[in-house]
Amino acid sequence: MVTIRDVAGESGFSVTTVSMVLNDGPAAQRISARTRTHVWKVARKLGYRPNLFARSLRSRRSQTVGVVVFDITDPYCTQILRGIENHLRPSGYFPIVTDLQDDRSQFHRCLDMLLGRRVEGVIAMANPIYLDAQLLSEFADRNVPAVVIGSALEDSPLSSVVVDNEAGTRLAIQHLYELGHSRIAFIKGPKILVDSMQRWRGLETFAQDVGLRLDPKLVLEIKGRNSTYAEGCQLTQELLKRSPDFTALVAFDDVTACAAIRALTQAGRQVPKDCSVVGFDDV
Amino acid sequence: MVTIRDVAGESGFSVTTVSMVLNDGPAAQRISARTRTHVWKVARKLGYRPNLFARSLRSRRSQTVGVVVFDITDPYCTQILRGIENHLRPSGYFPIVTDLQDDRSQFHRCLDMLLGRRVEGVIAMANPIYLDAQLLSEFADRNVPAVVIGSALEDSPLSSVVVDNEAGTRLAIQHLYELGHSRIAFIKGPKILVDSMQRWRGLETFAQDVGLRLDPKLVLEIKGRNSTYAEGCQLTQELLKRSPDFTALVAFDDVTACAAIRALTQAGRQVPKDCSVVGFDDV
DNA sequence: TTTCTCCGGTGAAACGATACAATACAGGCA
DNA sequence: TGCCTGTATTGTATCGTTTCACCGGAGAAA
Repeated sequence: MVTIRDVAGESGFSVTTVSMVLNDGPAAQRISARTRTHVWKVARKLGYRPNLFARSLRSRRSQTVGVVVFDITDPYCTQILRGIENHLRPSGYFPIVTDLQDDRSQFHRCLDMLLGRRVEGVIAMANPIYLDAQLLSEFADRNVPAVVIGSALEDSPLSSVVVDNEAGTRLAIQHLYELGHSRIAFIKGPKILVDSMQRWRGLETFAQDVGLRLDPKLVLEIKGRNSTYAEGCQLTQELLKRSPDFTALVAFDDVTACAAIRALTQAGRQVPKDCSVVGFDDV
Repeated sequence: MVTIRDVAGESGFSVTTVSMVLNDGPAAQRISARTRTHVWKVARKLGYRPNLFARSLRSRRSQTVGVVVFDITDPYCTQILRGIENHLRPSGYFPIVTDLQDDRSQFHRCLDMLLGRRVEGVIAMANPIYLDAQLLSEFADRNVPAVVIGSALEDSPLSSVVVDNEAGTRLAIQHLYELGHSRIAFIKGPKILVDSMQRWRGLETFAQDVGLRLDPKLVLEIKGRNSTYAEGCQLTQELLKRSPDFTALVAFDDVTACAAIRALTQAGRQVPKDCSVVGFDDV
């Protein structure tokens, strides 16, 4: 491997000069243009690549950000991953990705990885089931900023980026209301998810605000820990059985909404002609 | 950050001893058990994490493998990625992932990244449209083994892992043949893909071997560069128009197969009752 | 002439680990 | 006592960079 020393020797300038030139930072301005082009030419000729280990070791900047995803095979994660990478690139940073593989017990290992690689920041993408605020605080202790995407951690000073669930469902029901729907069915999310509660609150408060009555017969709830296509179908069928006169349905999320559309179609209803359906998640 | 020096100072042993103990390799066996447990205790107490930059710089081993994916948001890539990570872990290696973002011009940048990070090997996941054998050979020049997943590069000594297209389609048509089908329709892949040709050859040679006649009227080809759902539908409709008596259909890939199922269903045929459909890709 | 101030560039000390050769020491043996 | 051997441990050079203080010389100001 060709080192900066080789470039220095071959070009006739000192290691320091070569370093300044090749880093192309403000310091490079102190070097004459002639020297700069010459050094670049030699570096290119020799095929020089800076050794990032040496660089990071000395400069104490790793130029990397750690990203923890809960499941790399989940398109939700990879979409965000791409966004992260694209935002990082212009400033020369690079994401180091670790995958929880949908297994909470891996969290420690993942963070260890990132700690050893001296990441300058951490983005954790996970629902609270996977996160461990105490482990994350290890980063804070070392002055490494950490941020959570997806859900706010309770009892933690960590910043997080979350969906405004309440505003989202408010928009949904408002839209249906303005279209003239009054018999609206609902499939609430699993009780254990904070999102379920928040999304439901948006619906409820809007209904109150405009004086819309929510018929309890038209409200069902997902029993499992997660929304599933199967349960979405089943709950929709149950709604049709209970009170088939609804003209719109608000589902907890898009998986459930897709399932609902299927169940409605199978029951002979056309969507959206006979029944409007709204989901949540932008899938 | 606490360094190995701190652990050495606190424990009363030398840096070398601490290093040997903490690496827990064969060299650690030369250290007495008492010393070992003591060093470990101190390291744990101080919260010591080895600096991977320093380690890699000195040992000239990065313990990483570079992975180039053509599109991180593609489930195909992430599934393989997970497999790679799981195979790497037991030996202490870690994948450094770079994303081509479906854009060939990024290839150079991605490889640069990996070169600078001194990966000990490279796995490139991409179709030949994205790969540049010459760029990849830069790794070979530096004694970094490189492997391609997905398609063999022509004129390149690089090893690759590929699907046995011919055997695959052979299996498909054989299955249909043994079920008694004789009027079988085909949708061939785009001409520009090597896979298309190979998959077609598997079908053709099997037909020849058993004396099955392939009616040219029942063979259509995808015109675009890639298979698309839309074109799959359209070609299936065309087949139905040309000669509606076929009882089975072999599609180039699963996207096309899904589209075919849709088109057949819309045309009033039941799958697989009225018409069997085979795809390719295990989607 | 002397002193200052830039300009363009240099030398050597880190950074935190590993590798390698070297050493201290206890015990065995003559 | 002196020598040898093997075990447990250590000192120091080194990996390839960046950082920081410094330096020679040319021109300007005193």
